[in-house]
Amino acid sequence: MKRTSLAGDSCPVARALDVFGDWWSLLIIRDASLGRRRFGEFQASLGLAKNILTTRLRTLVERGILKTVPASDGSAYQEYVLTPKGHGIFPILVALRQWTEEFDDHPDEIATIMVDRDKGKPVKKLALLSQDGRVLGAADTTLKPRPAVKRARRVSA
Amino acid sequence: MKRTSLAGDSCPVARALDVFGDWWSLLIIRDASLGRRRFGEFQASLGLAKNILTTRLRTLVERGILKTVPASDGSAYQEYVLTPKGHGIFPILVALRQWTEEFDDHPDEIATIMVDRDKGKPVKKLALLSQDGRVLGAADTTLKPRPAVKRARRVSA
DNA sequence: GCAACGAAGTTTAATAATGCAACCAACTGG
DNA sequence: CCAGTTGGTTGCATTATTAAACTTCGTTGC
Repeated sequence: MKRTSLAGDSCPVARALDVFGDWWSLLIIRDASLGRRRFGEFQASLGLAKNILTTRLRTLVERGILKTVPASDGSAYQEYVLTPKGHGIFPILVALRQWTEEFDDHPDEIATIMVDRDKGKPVKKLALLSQDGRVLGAADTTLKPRPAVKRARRVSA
Repeated sequence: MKRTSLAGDSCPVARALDVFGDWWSLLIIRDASLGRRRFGEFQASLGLAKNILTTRLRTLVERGILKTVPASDGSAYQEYVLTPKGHGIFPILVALRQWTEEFDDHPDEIATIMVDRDKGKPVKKLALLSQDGRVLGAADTTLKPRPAVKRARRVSA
């Protein structure tokens, strides 16, 4: 099948999908952000074949989304927890959730809502803001070529 | 192989992935949101096999993400444009983009930045806010069971 | 300390999804 | 009406996914 890799693509959306855009990775990340840590927990929750889970966990670790930590309950097994890079995926999960909440044809089948821990009230919708605070829709944005990186003034001496 | 469908899942993240979570759909949606409309444009931009593009466009239309419109340049061909449901995916694309901008190991390979059309300045990061305006991180949120829907008071007479 | 059990993987074989390339039909331009 | 383009289909090879059996430990129970 030779799934064409997007790793070298210059589009940041494609680059993100190349890292965790396959069928299971985002669900594993979702589970991890819900606090699941053990191989068996993921397997029971997702119902995917164990070999697939093995390879997914491995590549997510390789790519710095997850890391393995020695134990936690004292047993000699390992657990999988999100790295900062992995925690950074949280807004993507929120965006996916909110899209479903707004557009799903059967919203009654959605089991949970996201609330803020303090007040217990539903969170607001993600908003894209300009630097002066206006709310932006897709039509209010454009893409510009990325400006050249500031080069370090002098590498040595 | 029977790729396990997530359509009946109660998790809104899984439900979204079931709609456009495959390898190409989000990239097609990205292209559509950049203004590409023609079969040939998508094919040239994405470099995917034409049969795959055919099936993807068809399912995206079936699912209400895209719709076909008769022409635009007068020719008798059809074009594919986003529905409101499709435009609603925009925040997800932004979230993916911003994740790459923040965490990619080779940010120098990113070609474009998103700016607001008016001022030409980079947009701010998507923020998740509570109803009283606090910025929430993943740890500041919880999931609650969805409250029962308000039932229509009386269906007939 | 030894047997049974379970958790975490690996291996294997069958099957479904994907990719590639060639083919086809309709439309366009002259 | 003929050549080229657009949009799409069909077949075949390749790869991913799955389920189930098997391995390899660690963890009890005794």
